[in-house]
Amino acid sequence: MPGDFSLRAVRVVSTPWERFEQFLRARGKRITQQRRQIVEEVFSHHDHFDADDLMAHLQPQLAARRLSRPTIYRTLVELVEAGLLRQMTLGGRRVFEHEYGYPRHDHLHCQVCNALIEFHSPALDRLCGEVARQYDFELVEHRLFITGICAECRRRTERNTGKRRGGKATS
Amino acid sequence: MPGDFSLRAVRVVSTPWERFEQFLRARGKRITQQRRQIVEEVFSHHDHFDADDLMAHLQPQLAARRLSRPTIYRTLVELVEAGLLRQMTLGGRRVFEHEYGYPRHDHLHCQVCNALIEFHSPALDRLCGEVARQYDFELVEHRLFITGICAECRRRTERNTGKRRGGKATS
DNA sequence: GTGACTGCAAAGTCTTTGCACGCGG
DNA sequence: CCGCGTGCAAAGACTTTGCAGTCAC
Repeated sequence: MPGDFSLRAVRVVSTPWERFEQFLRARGKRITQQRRQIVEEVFSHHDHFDADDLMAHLQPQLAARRLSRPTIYRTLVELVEAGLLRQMTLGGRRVFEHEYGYPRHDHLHCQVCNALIEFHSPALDRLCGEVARQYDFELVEHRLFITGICAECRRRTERNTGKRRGGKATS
Repeated sequence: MPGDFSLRAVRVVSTPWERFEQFLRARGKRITQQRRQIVEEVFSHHDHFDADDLMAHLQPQLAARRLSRPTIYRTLVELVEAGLLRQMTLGGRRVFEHEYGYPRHDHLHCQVCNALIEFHSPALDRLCGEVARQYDFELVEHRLFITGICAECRRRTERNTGKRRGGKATS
């Protein structure tokens, strides 16, 4: 269901991997199998993830020693530098999300199920611009997190409190 | 001169330590010298800090073994639970700020000098409420970080780069 | 007195680094 | 072939935990 809340992808001319190749070449870095595997995995689906999630998905390659933890960390740093990924911290965890091919957005964060719902607000952009101007501040970017409880979790909670724990209403 | 940007303190009936004492008693916890020392230090000035900053300030007590690292970490957790401190992550660092005795606010974060400038925007509060309503989301709190370059750092940069875009340095 | 709290040391967790080999260009 | 990139192991930064003595109540 989380997919339901995702914003529409933006039209881009190159695939993430092509874009990363450009970045690597421009920096005199090399095109390697490891970097390719990581990028393909990262952009195979739109989701927020941390280094551990990624390693779980790349388990076969890790087991086969075609890839290693340090390489994954090193490549994540490069992907952020290349502007393909965006980094944030959520509840102490370092979390990544797609930046390339996706519109700028902010997040609603459900503190119960930990879901991240993306939204975009032009009014917020304007507001940030005004605040920056007011403080003579050169705005580079903004990040807004609205923390709370999503509709689904609230319904689940209401059911449970309504019935005063009348059984384990598992989902 | 970060103090110039601080918001005015809010009138409160109890001191932070009194408030913490209430919290401890309510939880059947004990009033100890260590907890008191930490709270007094934390609220002796309004600033954003991390565990290391705090330990630096409490160095004498640490050296005298009247206090230890684990106790500081444990107490910080309690201060957050008690609602006296608020926790956030800034550039991978876990940072704390006063919540008790201070108005709700958001932050401008200078990526050059790392300063945090506090501001409050009723319009932002309204906007968050609207977004939450739109997504059928129960809002608990919001956090906005505007990242960029503060006026002072911008002036410094302009000077160093040989005053590109002629000195506008107004204030 | 009793049990919560503390200091100490040690273990975690997550991430980065040093190094020698291997592979891309 | 040069040297960047990689896997490995190990070190790092930061934080938490187990335990026995100590202190608040």
